[in-house]
Amino acid sequence: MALSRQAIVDAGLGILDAYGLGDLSMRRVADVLGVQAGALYYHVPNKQSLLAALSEEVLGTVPDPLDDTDPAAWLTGWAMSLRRSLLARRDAAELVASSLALGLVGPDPTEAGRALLEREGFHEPEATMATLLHFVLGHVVEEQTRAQMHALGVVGEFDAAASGARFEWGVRLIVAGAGRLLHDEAQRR
Amino acid sequence: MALSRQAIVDAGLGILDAYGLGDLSMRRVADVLGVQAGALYYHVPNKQSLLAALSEEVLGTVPDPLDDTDPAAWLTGWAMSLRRSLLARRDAAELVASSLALGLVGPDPTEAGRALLEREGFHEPEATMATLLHFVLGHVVEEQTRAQMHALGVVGEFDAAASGARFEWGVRLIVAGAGRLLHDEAQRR
DNA sequence: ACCTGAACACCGTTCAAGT
DNA sequence: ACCTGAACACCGTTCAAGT
Repeated sequence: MALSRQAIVDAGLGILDAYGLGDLSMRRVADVLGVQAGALYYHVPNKQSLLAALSEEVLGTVPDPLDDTDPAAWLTGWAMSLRRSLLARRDAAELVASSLALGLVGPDPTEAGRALLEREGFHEPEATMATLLHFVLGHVVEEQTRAQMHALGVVGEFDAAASGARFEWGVRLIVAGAGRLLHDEAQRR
Repeated sequence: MALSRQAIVDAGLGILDAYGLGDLSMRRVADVLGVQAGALYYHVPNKQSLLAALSEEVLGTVPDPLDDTDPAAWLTGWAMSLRRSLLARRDAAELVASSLALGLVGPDPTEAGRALLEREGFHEPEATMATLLHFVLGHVVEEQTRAQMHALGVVGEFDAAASGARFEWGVRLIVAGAGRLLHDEAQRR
């Protein structure tokens, strides 16, 4: 089988699931594909761009919420879907967070939400979505790190249900804040 | 001068400021101190714990807000102070974010805020502070990454003032949300 | 107790040379 | 065009041996 960008991405996803982000090296990807490490650079410019491609693969699985009428419900659903997609893949939150910070991910995951908030007359749709995104990523990074340490027996305490409850609280806080700032402004007119 | 834990931490801070987190290696720290890399392991168990110590150094510079009466003002002031301390040191947000996620930082930076919210009768003080902390860290990680890329001429656009405005919006959002959830509950009684 | 020297098992990336 | 082989310049960590 000939080497290709997609084959490299698939091998990367396999290593990510099986061994985690810390063990995802270019040499290991090459080994899986039965090829020398240098060969990868014919199809991918560097490791960062491979990681960005893996991030896009993860973000591609986030469905748009069905509810198109209530912005609060839409935002809540989006945050939950994003979390679910991140939790589905080992170390996905850390992977996506760093790729996004470097600005290497093509599609903007907050695009649909921003468009919705704009349509509905909310203020600062970009800053609002950025706030929600930072919270989701930060929360799930911590969640996946702690869960993994617990699995390795390093640290005892990890309550998945409590973690989920704290996630929902954070989303409620941000969504309520967006609604309140909208409401304050409406009163002023 | 004899090697010591503090000397190692200080050398680490120096490298961080001068070259960034990516160039902060145990070997480089050893070089600065005129010592072999292996010698460090007599004073520090591993690199992660050194990074945690550096994080504590950064977090130690965050002052508690003066305003003890208005919780909203306190939270806002705390978030601003934390951001300022992170921006003062190269790559500090990324450093602190990863150390905190690994649970290696001794003192909990959200402690004072949690105690305040508890005293004032807010709900879920822990989840509320975690939300604010995740936002601040996520925002400043992105801010420092983008500013550095801009300094290197990699990417053109970085507007520090706009970034600060978006930060303040995020803080307002979360603080307003905390107030709203408190208010809703008060009405129910 | 504290440090050196040297090793072990890795990295990302480049590049002449082959096909 | 695509890949190998080999190198370059690094990593974190361990550990016998010296003082």
